[in-house]
Amino acid sequence: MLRIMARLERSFFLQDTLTVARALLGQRLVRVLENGQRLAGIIVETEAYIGEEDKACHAAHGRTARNAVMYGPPGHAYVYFIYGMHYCLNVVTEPAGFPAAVLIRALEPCEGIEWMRLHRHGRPDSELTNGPGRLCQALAIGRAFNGYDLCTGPLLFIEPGHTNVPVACSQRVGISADELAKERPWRFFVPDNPFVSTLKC
DNA sequence: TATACGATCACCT
DNA sequence: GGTGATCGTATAC
Repeated sequence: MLRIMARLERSFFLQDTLTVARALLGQRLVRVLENGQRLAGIIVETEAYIGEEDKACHAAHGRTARNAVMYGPPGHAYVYFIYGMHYCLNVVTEPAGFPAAVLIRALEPCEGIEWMRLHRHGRPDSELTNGPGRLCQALAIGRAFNGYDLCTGPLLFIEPGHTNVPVACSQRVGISADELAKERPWRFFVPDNPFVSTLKC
């Protein structure tokens, strides 16, 4: 008998972005390959990007074709291409019209690890998914998933996982332009988890 | 049309 | 710890 797995629904992503960024820690990100193979990992690191006032947010200069998904309804994937070679996966939050999203920065691999090794070309297991570009490569997430609905789509979604995981926060990684944006403690991670992208706090 | 740069990674010393 | 790769996007001309 076919078992329908539970997944996080739209009301979860509709919440305040900082709440979602914290609550995503411990949840299970699932990618189903076109051949039916499940790849999954526990989310251990996130960052919040909130509105046009946040100078580090892609919406800081208003709506464009690139960031339009962030202005749409919650629960959709915002996938962008960066540095000429990497993709990054975000989850859109808050009501449609307000641009905000949570960047998924690191996972602890738990299903389909052999496929992740293939996608990551034999990198050590400790480096399969500890970074936003790396996890997209490990899970074969590219621009085709920009705008994908995580609440209804069969290929990418988030299942309820652990609750009450320990949470630490710090400044966001890779922010250079704006001092105020740089200072905001909007990065969340599971302390002491070996799959967090960087030890920097 | 031209140019500068980025929510990164891998590889070097 | 330092740096080159590599290209879509935004912005300026």
